[in-house]
Amino acid sequence: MPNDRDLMLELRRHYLFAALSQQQYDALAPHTHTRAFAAGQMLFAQGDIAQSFFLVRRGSIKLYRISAEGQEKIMRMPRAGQSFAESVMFMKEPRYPVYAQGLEDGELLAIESAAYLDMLRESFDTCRTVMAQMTQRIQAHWDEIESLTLQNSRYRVLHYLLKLVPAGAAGTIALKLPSRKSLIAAQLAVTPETLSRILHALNQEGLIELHDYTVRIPDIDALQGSLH
Amino acid sequence: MPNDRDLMLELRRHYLFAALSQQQYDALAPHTHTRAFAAGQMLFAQGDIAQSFFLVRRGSIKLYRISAEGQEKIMRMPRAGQSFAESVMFMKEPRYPVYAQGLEDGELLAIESAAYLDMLRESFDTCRTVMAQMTQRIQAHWDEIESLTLQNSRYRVLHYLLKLVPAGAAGTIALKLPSRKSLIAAQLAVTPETLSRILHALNQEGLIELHDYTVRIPDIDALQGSLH
DNA sequence: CGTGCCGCTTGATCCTGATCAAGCCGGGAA
DNA sequence: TTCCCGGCTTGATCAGGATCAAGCGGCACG
Repeated sequence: MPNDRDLMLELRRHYLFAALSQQQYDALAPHTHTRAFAAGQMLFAQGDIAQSFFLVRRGSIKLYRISAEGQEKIMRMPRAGQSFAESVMFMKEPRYPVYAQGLEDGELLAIESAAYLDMLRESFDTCRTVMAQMTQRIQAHWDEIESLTLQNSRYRVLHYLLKLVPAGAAGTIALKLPSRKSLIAAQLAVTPETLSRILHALNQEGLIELHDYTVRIPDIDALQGSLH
Repeated sequence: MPNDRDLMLELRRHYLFAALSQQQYDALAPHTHTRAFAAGQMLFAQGDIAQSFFLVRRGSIKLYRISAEGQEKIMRMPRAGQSFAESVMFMKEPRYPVYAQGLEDGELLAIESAAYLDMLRESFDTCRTVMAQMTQRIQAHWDEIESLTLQNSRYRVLHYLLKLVPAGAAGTIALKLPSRKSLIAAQLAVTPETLSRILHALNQEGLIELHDYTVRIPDIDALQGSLH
């Protein structure tokens, strides 16, 4: 079990806490709780009243929505070190806009929104980083909406693969898919069958080499080029 | 031409300026410029460096993206009293994420981002309203992504119509479509043909009565109910 | 008063990706 | 070892909506 010092070092690495003074940190501490979760466990449902936001310490979570017919769209899959639901904090009637479910066993830190909000008041720097982060989120949403409406599924898969390659990489690279293929499909808003077929096609075309969960990209530029 | 006093009253009605002190307002004034625009006029392109954000005073604007094949998706259509591009302000390398083009002749106010940003530093209240607004935007994006991926085009049209009816209205209501049908189609990510067919179908089913740009809804609850 | 243009509608056809169905394979339990 | 079971693949079919094409009516302009 990590002690307070470990926890603090973890928090310091996160944008929501990096700019806090020791005082502010101490004031916040009593309003945070670690909580273990299991794979498959529901953490909260869409529409639940939100009193906390969360930081994933171990494991991973899926945030998703469900249509009337029961199909689910994964919005994000935050993993260790990432936070979620922090933007809900500022709503008048704060309700979670998604379902949250454990993906692998793990542990998260729940921070009471009210406490954090009080603290924001004292630190403009923190305000600024929070706003910058929200902006980034908004930007990512524009991009996602564009790619969902303006592009076909092949494009979305290609785009997803290219986002997986580390910045600055060139030429050949091998990478591992970060989750089950059916989850990736749900994120890209396609069926598992379609994802499978597209990956197969890319394989045939020599753009990727696929073995289980490892994808080798012989020529990143070629893959990039095949986007249009 | 409106004078400074009129302009100030206009600004006061907007969330980005409502919480400002007179001092802050005065400091900001030299960094704002009114600018007329014509229907069809390009205001900025996606990728342009952003030094300002905008408040529409008269007329309307369309914010959109274009796919490789040239089809466009309208993201928003801000009109008088609404602002746009304000969230770009917080990005490290601030570039507009959309194209902006005049829809009807009008006039807008450009506010230099740097000046506003400096001013935010002094007012936590303003920070808070800005953050609340961003949150709302994020929330709207989740909703849009859901409706684009989890629902079919008929649902999206129904949903659009229902958003047009004023809150609290019940029973029968008549309303006017706020823009050309082809623009509405571009916003809903369908073709004009499809929109036309869906409206026709709703007409046949007695859920709406359509004459040119006026839509009469005999029973709002019935329309609501036909969502699922 | 034609003429052409534009926005909208309507019909016919096509294509992408979903759905349905079957089989494969690897891992865990009896 | 055998038997499931769940995740993935592969094939066949289906359907929602895009595309292509034609026609209509209003309106601006010569």
